[in-house]
Amino acid sequence: MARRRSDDKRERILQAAVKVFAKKGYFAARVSEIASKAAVADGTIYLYFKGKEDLLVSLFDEVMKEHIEQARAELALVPTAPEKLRVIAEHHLRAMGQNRDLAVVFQVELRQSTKFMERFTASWLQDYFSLMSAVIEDGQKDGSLRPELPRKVVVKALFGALDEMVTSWILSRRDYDLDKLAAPVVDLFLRGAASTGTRGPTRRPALAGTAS
Amino acid sequence: MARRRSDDKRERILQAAVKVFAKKGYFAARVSEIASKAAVADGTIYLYFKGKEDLLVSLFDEVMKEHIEQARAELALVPTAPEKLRVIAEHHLRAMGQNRDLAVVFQVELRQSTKFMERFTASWLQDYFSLMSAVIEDGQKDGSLRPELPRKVVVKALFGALDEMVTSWILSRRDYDLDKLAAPVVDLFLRGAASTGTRGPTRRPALAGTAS
Amino acid sequence: MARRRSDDKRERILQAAVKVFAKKGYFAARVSEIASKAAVADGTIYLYFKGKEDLLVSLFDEVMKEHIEQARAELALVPTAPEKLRVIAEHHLRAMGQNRDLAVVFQVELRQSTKFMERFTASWLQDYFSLMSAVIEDGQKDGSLRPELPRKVVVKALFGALDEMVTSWILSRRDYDLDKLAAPVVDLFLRGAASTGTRGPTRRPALAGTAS
Amino acid sequence: MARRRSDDKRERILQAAVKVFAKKGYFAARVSEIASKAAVADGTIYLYFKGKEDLLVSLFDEVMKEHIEQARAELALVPTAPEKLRVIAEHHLRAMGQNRDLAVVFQVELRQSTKFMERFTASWLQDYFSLMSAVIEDGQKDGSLRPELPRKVVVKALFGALDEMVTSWILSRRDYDLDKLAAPVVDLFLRGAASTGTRGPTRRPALAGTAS
DNA sequence: GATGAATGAGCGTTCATTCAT
DNA sequence: GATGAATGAACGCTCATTCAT
Repeated sequence: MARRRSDDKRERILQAAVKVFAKKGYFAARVSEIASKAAVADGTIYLYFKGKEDLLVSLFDEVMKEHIEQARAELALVPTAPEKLRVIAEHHLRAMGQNRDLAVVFQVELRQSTKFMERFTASWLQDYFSLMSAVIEDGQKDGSLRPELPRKVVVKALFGALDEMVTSWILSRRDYDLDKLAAPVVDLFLRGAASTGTRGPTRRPALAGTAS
Repeated sequence: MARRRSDDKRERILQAAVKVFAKKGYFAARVSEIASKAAVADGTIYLYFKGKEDLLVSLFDEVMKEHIEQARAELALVPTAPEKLRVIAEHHLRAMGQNRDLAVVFQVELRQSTKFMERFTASWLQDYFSLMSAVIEDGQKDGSLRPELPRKVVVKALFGALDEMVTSWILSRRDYDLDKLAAPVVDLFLRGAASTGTRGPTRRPALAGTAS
Repeated sequence: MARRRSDDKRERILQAAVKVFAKKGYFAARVSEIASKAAVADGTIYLYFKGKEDLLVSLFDEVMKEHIEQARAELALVPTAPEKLRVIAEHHLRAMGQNRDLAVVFQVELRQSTKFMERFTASWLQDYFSLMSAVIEDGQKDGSLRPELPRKVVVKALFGALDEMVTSWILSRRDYDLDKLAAPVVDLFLRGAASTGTRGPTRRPALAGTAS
Repeated sequence: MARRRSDDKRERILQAAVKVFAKKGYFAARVSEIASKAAVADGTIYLYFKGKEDLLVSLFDEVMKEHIEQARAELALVPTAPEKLRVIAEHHLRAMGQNRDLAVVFQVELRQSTKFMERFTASWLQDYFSLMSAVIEDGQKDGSLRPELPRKVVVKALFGALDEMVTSWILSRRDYDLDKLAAPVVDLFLRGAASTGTRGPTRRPALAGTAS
C-alpha cells in the first residue's frame, strides 16, 4: 500500500508518545515533550492526530490490530483447543514482554478512566475476547474442555490471569522473562490447582466427612 | 451543629470522594465538587486530608484494611485450602459487588499511574497476596493442592481472574450479581478447564492428526 | 495606670508579631504562627486587634510613641541645635540598633505599600519630622545652622541618612554597633563633606584648568 | 499581527507591570491585570518571564543597568568630585522624577522583603554604591573632600538623603519638580548644615560654656 | 474571655490547542 | 505541509477571619 512520505512522522510521534506516556503517565505527559522527542513541532502532532487523547486511542488500535492478526495466524498452526490456548498465552505474554514501555501504556495508562476502558472494551478487546471464546467453544465441542463451564467466565479468567502476569511484571523490579510464565499459567488453567482425587471445591478429604 | 472536629465529616468526605471519583475519574474530579457533595467547605477537606491525592490513598487504605481483616476472620471458619480459596473469592466479589462506585475507584481510578500502583502494590495489596499465598502453601503441604505449581503464579492467576470479573462487571451495563461468579471461578481454578483424561496442554489425542 | 490582667497577652502577641514579621515578612507571616508563638489561640488575636494589618499599625504606633517621647525628653537636656541633632541621631540609631527584629519591621515590613507608608507618614512620622524641623528652625534662628537652607530638605536629608544607616545595618551580615555611626553622620551633616576652602560644588579653583 | 516573538510584547508587559505594581502594590497586583493592560494573554507573560516575581526583578535589573550606564557617562563629563556628586544627585532625582509609577516601584514595591532587598543590594545597588564610593575616594585624594570621613558612611548618607527625597516626593500630593532638590541637597551635603565658624558638633557657642 | 474548627474567596500558573506565517 | 508563538480556560490549595461552644 502506498504510504505518504511523511508517514514516518506519524510513526515517530506514536513511538515518542509510548515512551513519554510510559514514563510520565498520560495526564502528566506533555504534548510538547512528545513533539520534541519525535523531533517535530508541537503543532505538527495535530496534523496527524486529533489531540492528546487520540494518540492513546491510535496507539491501542494499531497495536491491538497487529496483535490480533498475529494471534490469529499463529492459532491456525496448531490443531487442538488446549494448544491454541497455550499459543494465545505465549503470544500475549511475549508481545507485552518485548516492550516494557508499551506494556506500561497498555496495563496502566489505557485504564485511566471508565470512558477509555469502555471504548477499548467495545472495540479491539471485544475481538480479542471473541478470539479466545471461539477457542474455548471449539474445545468444549470436541471434548477437550469441560463443556459445563460458562464460557464467558473461562475467557475472563484466562485473560485476567494473563493480564495480572503482565501488570505484576511491570511493577516488579526484577527483570524476568515474562513469556516463561505462559507454560505454568496454561497448565494451571487447564488442569486446575487441585491435586487429582481431591479436585473441586466441594470435595473434601474423607476425614472431614460430616462437614457440609 | 457542633463545632467539634471529627463528627462524621471525615466519613462524609470520603463517601463523597468515592462518588465523584467514580463518576468523573480522579483527574477530572473537582475538590470543590467533593466538598459540596459532602456538605463541607472546600477548605475543610484539608483539615482531614493532605490533598486530593490523599483522599484516594486514604480510601484505599481504609477499605483494604477492613477487607483483609474480614477475609482473615472468614478464613478461620473453614478448614481446607480449597474451601478457603472459595471464601476468598466470595469475599472479594461480594465486597466489590456491593458498591459499584467503590468498585470503579478500585478497578479504575486507583490504577491511574505506575506511581499509585507501586504504592498500593507495596502496601495492602502485598498483604492480600500474602494471605492468598499462605492458603496456597497450606494446601500444597496437606496435599489438597498440586505442590509442583509455582505459588506466585497461582496467586496472581487467582487474583487476576477475580480482578477481571470485577472490571468486567463494572464495564458491563447488565446488572448481574457479581458474587455469583465465585463458584464457577473457583471451580475452574481448582479443577481446570480441561476435561478429565485430556488434561494438560502437552497431551494430545493420539490420533490428533485430523483435528482442526 | 491600672492594666487589665490580660494586657500581658496583648504584649505577648505584639512581641510574637515582631518576630514573625521580621522572619517571614508581613505577607508571608501567618496569623496562626503569631498566635502559636504568643501561646494564644488564633481567635484570641482578634480580641485584641482588628486583624493582621492592625498588628503592624499598633506596633508602629506604640514604638513610635515611646520613641518620640524619649527623644523629646533627651532633647530637653541639651541646649544647642547641633547637640540636639546629635541626640536625635544617637537616639534613632540606638533605638533601632537594640532590636534587630524590630528594626527589620520598621525598615522593611512597614514599607510594604504606599497605603501603609502614607498612613505612617501622616501620623507619628509627621511628629518625628516636626521634632527635627523645630530643632533645625531653632538652630537657624540662633545662628548655629545656616539659615538659607530649606528646612524641609535638611530634615529629610538627615532622616534619610539615618534611615539608610539602619537599613544598611540590617542587610549587612556583620554585627557592628549601629549607634557608633551617630558621630560621623552628624559630623558630616553639620560640617559637610567638602574640605574647608574648597567647599561648595560651585566654587572651583580659579585656575581650574589643571585640576584632575 | 506578526506571530513572531519579541515584538514589543516584552516591553509592553514590563510597562504594564510598572503601572499595576505602582497602583496596587506587588502582592495585590494581579498577573491577569498586567496581562490585560499589556494586551496579551495571561499565559504570554510566562513566555517572557519566569513568573510574577521575575517581573519585578527584571524591572529592577533593566532600569538600574541603564541608570548606572548613563550616570557613568555623565560623570565622565565633569572633572571634580564635588561636581560629580552633583551630577549623581541630579541624575538620581531626574531619573526617578520622570516616571512616578516607576519611582513607586523602586521606592516601595522593591522593598517588600529582606529577601528582595538583599538580592538587590547584592547586585546593581552594589554597583551604584561603588560608583559613588569611587567619586568620594577621588575627592578625598585630591583634597576636595575631607579625607577623615569614613567613606562608607559618606556614601550611605548621600544615598539615604537622595532616597528620602524620592520617597517623600512620591508620598506627597504636591507635584513639585524632584530634580530641583539636587542643588540644595548637594549644597547641604558638601558644606554642611552648620554656619561657618560654629561648624562641628563638638563646638558650641561660647555662651553655652558650662553645658556638658 | 478564650478557643480552634470551620469557612470560602481568591489567584498564579500550566499546557492542549490554534493559526498566521 | 510544517512551524511555534500565542492563547486563555481551568483549579488545587491557603489562610485571615468568624463564631458556637
